[in-house]
Amino acid sequence: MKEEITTILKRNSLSVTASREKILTLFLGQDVALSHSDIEKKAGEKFDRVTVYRTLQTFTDKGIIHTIPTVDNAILYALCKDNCTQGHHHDQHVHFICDKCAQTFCLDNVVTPDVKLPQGYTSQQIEVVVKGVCKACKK
Amino acid sequence: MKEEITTILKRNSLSVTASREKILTLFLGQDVALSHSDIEKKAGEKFDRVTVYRTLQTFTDKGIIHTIPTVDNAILYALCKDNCTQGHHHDQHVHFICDKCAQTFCLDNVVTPDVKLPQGYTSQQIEVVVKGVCKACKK
DNA sequence: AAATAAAAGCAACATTGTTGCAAAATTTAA
DNA sequence: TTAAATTTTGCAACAATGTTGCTTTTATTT
Ligand SMILES: [Mn+2]
Ligand SMILES: [Mn+2]
Ligand SMILES: [Zn+2]
Ligand SMILES: [Zn+2]
Repeated sequence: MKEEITTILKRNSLSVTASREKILTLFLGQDVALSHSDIEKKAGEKFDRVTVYRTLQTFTDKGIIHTIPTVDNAILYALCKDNCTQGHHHDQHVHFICDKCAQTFCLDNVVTPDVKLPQGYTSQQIEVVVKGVCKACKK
Repeated sequence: MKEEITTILKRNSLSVTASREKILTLFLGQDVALSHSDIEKKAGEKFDRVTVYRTLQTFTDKGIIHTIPTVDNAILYALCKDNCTQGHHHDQHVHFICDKCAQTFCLDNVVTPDVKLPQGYTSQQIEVVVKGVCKACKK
């Protein structure tokens, strides 16, 4: 895993630092989206809050992670699984928020549906967030 | 308009106060979504910030307005046009954010598309936010 | 008009996010 | 391998946003 992380960072011409390794480990270790405060907690007191902000910004810029909109004013971040690059994300997948466990998942295989807009509107990007009960919680 | 506002408030068993009238006026006066800070600015220095927070919360609870998720950590609020009620919103419409004018619109006539989820997931609510160029900006 | 109920304002505080700059760590070049 | 150059980090100070308890004011009911 350590190797994978180095590869990702190098590929994006980022220096390999402790905080970047740690934060990337968190994302690779599970498949749910994380908020800034999740990361701040899980990364422990090892890193400054500012560093976390800057790291998430850098990763987003580089296309290593992407953001997920929520109604409750908390940006979520998740790993990009497609080959997103600097300034060019193409995660056209649906996101799912579970009402029971409150976790957010990338449904990488569920492609964003098309939307028929009224005359005059041009679509550039479509975000779809579904709320409901996830697979694990349904049982 | 003043009359309409009173009707709305009474219907929701809310007392008619200056701040509620003012904030509701802002929503009725145009068809774009407003952020908390938009409202704070437009409502002027007349009201305390806390009052604005509480009013938006109350209106949302009652189903007078609804929230719109955005990727940049700024909740937007817009009038409910359906007959939403306490604890029961049903604004199943698409939202549109214009990249040029940065305004957000409710596309009340564009119904949220269905999404086919993987086995085991249950959908309860679907949020669709489209980014692009709006009618006015296209010209 | 008085009593009751509800909302507003204020203060104090918590959380979240931003910026400039010096110190530390990483990368590059010698 | 070491020194220089570059990048990143941590710190401090600050700004913006959001929350809570309590008192005063305003609106509604009797
Ligand atoms: Mn995703
Ligand atoms: Mn809407
Ligand atoms: Zn769940
Ligand atoms: Zn526009």
